[in-house]
Amino acid sequence: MGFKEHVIRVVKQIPQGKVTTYGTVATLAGMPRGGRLVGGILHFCTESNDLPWQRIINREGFISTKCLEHPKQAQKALLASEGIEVSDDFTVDLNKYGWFGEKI
DNA sequence: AAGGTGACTAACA
DNA sequence: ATGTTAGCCACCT
Repeated sequence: MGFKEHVIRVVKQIPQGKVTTYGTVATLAGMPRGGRLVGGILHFCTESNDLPWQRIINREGFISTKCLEHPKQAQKALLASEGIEVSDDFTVDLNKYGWFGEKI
């Protein structure tokens, strides 16, 4: 089992209507500086494992997706469908919607 | 098979 | 205070 499984497990624990950061997921998965891996893993395994990739954003609350296959607008729509307000700049208020895994 | 890249973060200068 | 460097592991070429 690699880091991937840990990340998947953590991501699946994110409550609906909340968002978290790559750093948080990496930390909960046991790698404080594995943020990059989180992004990479989500990029490859998001649909294979049915992960809510839209709930993961960078530490600034900004949607970092630069892949055309995972467009920001799609992520924004998904977040909006969960009741999360996303700014026109694709930014989410972490102080309001941020989740830091206190319930794990 | 080996090397490079990646949706990031934190620590150091 | 800001700018730069280092680090993480899995997937792709």
